[in-house]
Amino acid sequence: MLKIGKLTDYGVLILSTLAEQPAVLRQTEGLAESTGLSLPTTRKVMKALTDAGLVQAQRGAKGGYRLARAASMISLRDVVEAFEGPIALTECTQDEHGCDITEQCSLADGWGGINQLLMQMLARVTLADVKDPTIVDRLTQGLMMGSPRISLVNL
Amino acid sequence: MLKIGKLTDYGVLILSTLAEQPAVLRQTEGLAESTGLSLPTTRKVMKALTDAGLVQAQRGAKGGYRLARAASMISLRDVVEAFEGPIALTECTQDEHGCDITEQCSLADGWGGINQLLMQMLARVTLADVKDPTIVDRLTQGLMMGSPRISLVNL
DNA sequence: ATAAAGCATACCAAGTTGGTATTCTTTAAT
DNA sequence: ATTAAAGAATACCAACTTGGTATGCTTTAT
Ligand code: SF4
Ligand code: SF4
Repeated sequence: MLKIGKLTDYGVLILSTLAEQPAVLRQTEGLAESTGLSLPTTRKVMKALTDAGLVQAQRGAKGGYRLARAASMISLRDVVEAFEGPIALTECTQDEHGCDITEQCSLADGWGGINQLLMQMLARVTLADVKDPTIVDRLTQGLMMGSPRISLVNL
Repeated sequence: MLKIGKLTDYGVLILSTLAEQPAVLRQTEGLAESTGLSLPTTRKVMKALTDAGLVQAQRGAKGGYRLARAASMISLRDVVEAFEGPIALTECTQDEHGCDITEQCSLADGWGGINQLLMQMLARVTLADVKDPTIVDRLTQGLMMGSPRISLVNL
């Protein structure tokens, strides 16, 4: 179904909740309540976000989580990669691994291109935009701006 | 890892093989050889392609498969949907289903937008392009052309 | 010292995926 | 009509992934 994992989805939701008050520490329990997620699941999500360096954890009493950097500096690509690893639509996209039939296949470049575009799309949407109803338009605009060649290389 | 299924990948490969000689009937065995896939797997792929109406099957002796329409009229989106169903990055993207916490979540529109862009990308790459090394550029160009509003609605 | 928090680990049930095998049906060629 | 070459249909299975839960440990403000 070409879908992202639920945990990834939850991650974005929680992050966007944190983005509402970037300064304050939010506890797991409160986040679970705000989002409607169960507590254990929320824990799991928070751990992944912490490991990926997207949130800062403050341990001990009066602890909690807060965004590790500005909402506009956290993209959907960051979140997706935090939960699902590198974005690679096909096996061959990732570090020259290649699949069993790479020799007979001439599509690696094609998929690679799609993959880069997809990453570019995700990289352009940040926590600051994700609720904005005009992102679709802005994204389309965004993709037409900037030199594709260069940004593709730098992804 | 946000990847497409292997069967989907194989489907594209086989279709692109068929696209080389659109007129001739190719048998399963020959296709398996050309692509390096095992025979049973090839069968499975062919069945899915047939069900989706992307190839025409001719049964009986001297039978085989051929593209059901011009290569330029078969997009990656068609293939992906044939194997994995509707493209829906999140649960809520699909026919108002919504997930358990849809009420607390304000991201449905955002994901919906990304999803539409993704579909648009896949829809623009056809079997005729997929081996073309310049597709990335052409795709970027393509996305900037045409009125996004209208094409998004019609997807 | 204590309680409030996060951290780490381990586990499990369910679903999905890739892959294989077997048997049936259609049809061109003879 | 017979035969053989094809595809169609079905069923099955092992491995992996995913979402979700439970339990116990560590840190730290008070
Ligand atoms: S080499 Fe071809 S078949 Fe293998 S993963 Fe890449 S695109 Fe798919
Ligand atoms: S409603 Fe929110 S949490 Fe639920 S599937 Fe959609 S985006 Fe994800």
